[in-house]
Parts: sequence; C-alpha cells; structure tokens
Amino acid sequence: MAWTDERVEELKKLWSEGLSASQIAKQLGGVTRNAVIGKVHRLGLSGRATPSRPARRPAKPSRPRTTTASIEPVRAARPAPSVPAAPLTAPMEPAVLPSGEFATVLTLKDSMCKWPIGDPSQSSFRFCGRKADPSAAYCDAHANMAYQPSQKRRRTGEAAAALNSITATRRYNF
DNA sequence: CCCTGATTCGC
DNA sequence: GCGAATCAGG
Repeated sequence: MAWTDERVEELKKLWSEGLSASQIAKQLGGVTRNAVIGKVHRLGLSGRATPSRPARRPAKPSRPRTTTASIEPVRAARPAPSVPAAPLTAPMEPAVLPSGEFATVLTLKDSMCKWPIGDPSQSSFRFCGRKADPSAAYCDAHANMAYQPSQKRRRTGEAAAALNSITATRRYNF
C-alpha cells in the first residue's frame, strides 16, 4: 500500500487529532504503526502531545539488520536458584519443655529446634523446641520439611531413611 | 505483557 | 521514501 495524497492527508488529520500511530494504522489499513510513525517523521509533523518522551535519547549505536541474519551466540541458561521456602506453618505441636513451658525466643537454646509455630505477632508464638543438633536449625522431622518441601511421597526402607537422615543433618549457611 | 513514540538503516 | 526491527519508556 502506497502513501497516496489522500492517505497522507488522512494521516495528517488523524495524527493532528491525537490518535496514536497504531490507531491510525488500523484505520488506514494496509500499514503498520511503524509505517505510520515513519511517515509522520518524514512529513516532519512529529511531536504533538507526546505522552512518552521525557528525555532525549542519545541514539543507538548500530543494529545488525535481519538480512545478514548472523546468529548470535545463545545466552547461557539461567540456573534456577530454587531456595526452599521458609515454613510459615508447622503441622507438629511445640514440645513441652522440662520447665513446663513452650520454647519461646527467650527459652530457645542452640540445641533446640527453631521451627516456628504460630503467628510471630501473637504471644502464643512458639518454637518446636525438640532436640536438635546445636549446629542445625531444626530437629530431624522439621529439617526434612524445611529442606525437602516438595517431597511428593516419603520413601521407605533403610536406604531412604539414611538419605533422609543425611539430608536432615546437613549444615546450611545463610 | 500491554501500550506509546523515536530511531536506525537495509532495502 | 519506506518501514521492520529495535529501543526507551509508561
């Protein structure tokens, strides 16, 4: 489709009325919004109530044209971080301490499981408090939940138990 | 992701 | 001159 005098006139009209390039292109038909914009610039009637043009762009270096179509080296795939989500709820009940109380921020010891239970903003907030390796954050059961959140189905057998134990004992630095 | 105009440059 | 590709924003 060529830019006949009529089409150019229509373009000027619509452009002056504030229609967007894509809208003008759609109305004229047979042209894309890029064609409209290009024509607008060539006609020298750019500017207007330009919604988006805060600052002057320095200009682009150079752009490889599609004709040459040299295949650029593919960017390396981004490895997924896959950080285990921090547990917000705990299915297990907090352990009762020898003192008869639950583990709170004040009574929690290094050797106790630090799995949060309840709403931290509430006074009823406790920790699991079960026996845990001093270097580990959680007891074995909660370590499994924390470090294997998407475990579909618990495997059975000594081999699986050994694997779970190993995983639960692993150290994590944050 | 949708949209906007702006710019470059092979054709 | 044309406009696709691309850019820089909203």
